[in-house]
Amino acid sequence: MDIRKVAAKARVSTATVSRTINRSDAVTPATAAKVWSAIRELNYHPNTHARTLSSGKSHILGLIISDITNPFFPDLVKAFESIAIERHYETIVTNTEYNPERMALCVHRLLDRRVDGIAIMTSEMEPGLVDEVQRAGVPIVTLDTGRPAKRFSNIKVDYSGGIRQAIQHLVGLHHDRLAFIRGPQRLKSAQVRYNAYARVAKENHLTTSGGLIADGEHSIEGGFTAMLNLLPQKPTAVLASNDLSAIGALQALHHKKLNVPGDISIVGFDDITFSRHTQPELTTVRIPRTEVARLAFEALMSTPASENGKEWNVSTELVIRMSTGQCPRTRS
Amino acid sequence: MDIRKVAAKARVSTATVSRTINRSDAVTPATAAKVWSAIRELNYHPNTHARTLSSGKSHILGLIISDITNPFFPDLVKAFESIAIERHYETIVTNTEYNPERMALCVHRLLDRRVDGIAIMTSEMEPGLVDEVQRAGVPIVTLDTGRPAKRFSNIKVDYSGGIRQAIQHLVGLHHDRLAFIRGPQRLKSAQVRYNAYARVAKENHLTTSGGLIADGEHSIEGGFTAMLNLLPQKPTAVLASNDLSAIGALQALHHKKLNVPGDISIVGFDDITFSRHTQPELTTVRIPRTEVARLAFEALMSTPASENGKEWNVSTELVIRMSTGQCPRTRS
DNA sequence: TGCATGCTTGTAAACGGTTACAGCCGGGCG
DNA sequence: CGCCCGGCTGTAACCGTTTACAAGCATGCA
Repeated sequence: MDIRKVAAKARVSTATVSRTINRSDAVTPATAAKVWSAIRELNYHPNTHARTLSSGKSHILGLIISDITNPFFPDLVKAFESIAIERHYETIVTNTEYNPERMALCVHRLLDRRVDGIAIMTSEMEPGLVDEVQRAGVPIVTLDTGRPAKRFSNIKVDYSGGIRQAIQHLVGLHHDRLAFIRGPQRLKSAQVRYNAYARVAKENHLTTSGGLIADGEHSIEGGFTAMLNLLPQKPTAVLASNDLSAIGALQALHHKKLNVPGDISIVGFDDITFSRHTQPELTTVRIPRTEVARLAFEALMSTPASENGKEWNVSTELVIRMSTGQCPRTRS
Repeated sequence: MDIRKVAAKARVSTATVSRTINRSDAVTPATAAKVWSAIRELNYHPNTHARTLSSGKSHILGLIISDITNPFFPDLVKAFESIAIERHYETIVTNTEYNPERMALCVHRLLDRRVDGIAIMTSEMEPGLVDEVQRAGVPIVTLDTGRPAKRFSNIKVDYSGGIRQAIQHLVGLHHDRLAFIRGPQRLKSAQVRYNAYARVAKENHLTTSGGLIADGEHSIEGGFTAMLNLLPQKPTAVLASNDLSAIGALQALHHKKLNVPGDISIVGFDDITFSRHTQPELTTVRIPRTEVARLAFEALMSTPASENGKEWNVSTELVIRMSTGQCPRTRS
């Protein structure tokens, strides 16, 4: 079942069938009608590979994330896919596993498939890679990585703003010993969050020294032990670099029979789905992942041929739930 | 950069280049070496679409799930993808959102992309669809749906066995009022689990009547209210159709200041990652998702051309953690 | 009436591979 | 020495579209 059969049945040329399918306005409504009915009768579906071959557009987008198993990503992936489908694009999702080599592999696989654009939603990046994609003429959009350039856009999440919102919230509750559970410092986004904490804490005249900083590896287990390490320093509130480590911290406190927020307040970052279901529900800084996905798609679409990409900003939002409250000391 | 350039550079014909790339043993090692070095020097990457067009194999697999946001799926998807990559297949993941119409859409999209196989890991299915895939000559593998047929395999999870393991565990702890939180009965897998509960409970001479069954919608919220509804019937233990609703039940009990497993025992189903992190850690029946993914891939690979598919069985495993304990009545 | 003009449609050459078939060449055997 | 055979390589058709270019046709205007 190919375009020739349709052409024969509709008594037109293959060119006309092609034009009809592609909704070229050069086709007379009457002719188009004939063609469509032939298409329907034969249940014809154009071969996308042939299309790609001759048109040069694959209508496939690549989406690179670090790990679909990380609760940060499913929402993002889902949003991206559904926007893509709506606009008749297929998407191939690949996981880097936080590994730069695998990242390179992902990019090459996508390039091999002649994708029309690549969204890289994770930061581990080998230097030459972006160049390679650019040379291939494929638009690219990243999350928090680098400055816009030829066919290269970047989405910039306002982590600092988020951290500031969180700290101000806590300061408003009279907390004065703010600890921070860091993420892996090889990740750009974790670095930025940590730096923002250090800066904003200083702005508010809060100490950040004396063991108020622990490494949580962005995981539940990591958050758990980080919290345990923090405890001797008597923080009145703890900021975590992501929700997973905040959840670990919550568990550590529960384990130690400490009350949240009675004894200590906890703030997460990301607002993964599950943070609405922790005990107590987690106060956290939301990254609007649906928005990020939308912008990523938009960036790819609006960066044709040889145009320069731009920077797209997205801001965070503090979601106040039950894990934060008045500083116990000032309450008495 | 196409195969002709490579052929020219290596001073051979395009046929020889093609054969070399495809590792045909008709090529002399000396010739192959020349070709490979030309390929490397030119940084040549074959155009997969052209390949697909002329060979008929796209080396793309379709993976249909209901919702990547459901914690059951990320592991499965990840496992499937990494096996696929290893064998040089790309995979396109699509979400049905539990909606048969969208399922049809997913299948058609995949068929349009000329995938080499479709794994359907969710059960909502319109009758004609499988036929359509079969007519297209594409192998298909499903999870718990239908009997093997032409190019059609099925993976059968032993839900009954899982439920039996759970019930026997609870009976061993002297529980005698076992409640069940059902999933949506339009989902095959939820039906099967419920039926297994009813059957095995009967086998063990346990009542299932008198409000011991509630609907949990397979969600945390649903589990929460289901548990609340169950409470007046004084169950000593509750089986949930999936972990999400078990987690909801846990929260409801916490909310009511009841102790798990002191006052009541809870068992989940699936063993999603998070069930290791609940308060208390959830006893649950594990579905080995990595294994399912592996079998799905294998099934697709081993069902060429016009062969009949087969049935692949996978068994569950009871993971005993902290949410189950002696029945309180018998303990006193 | 004749011709330029503007639409619509058709012809055929790409797009970049795979593969059936044919051709070439050297070695072994009668 | 001639022939057959088998192994390696090349030629060219084909996979199913898109699209530049050409052609046909009606219309309007001089």
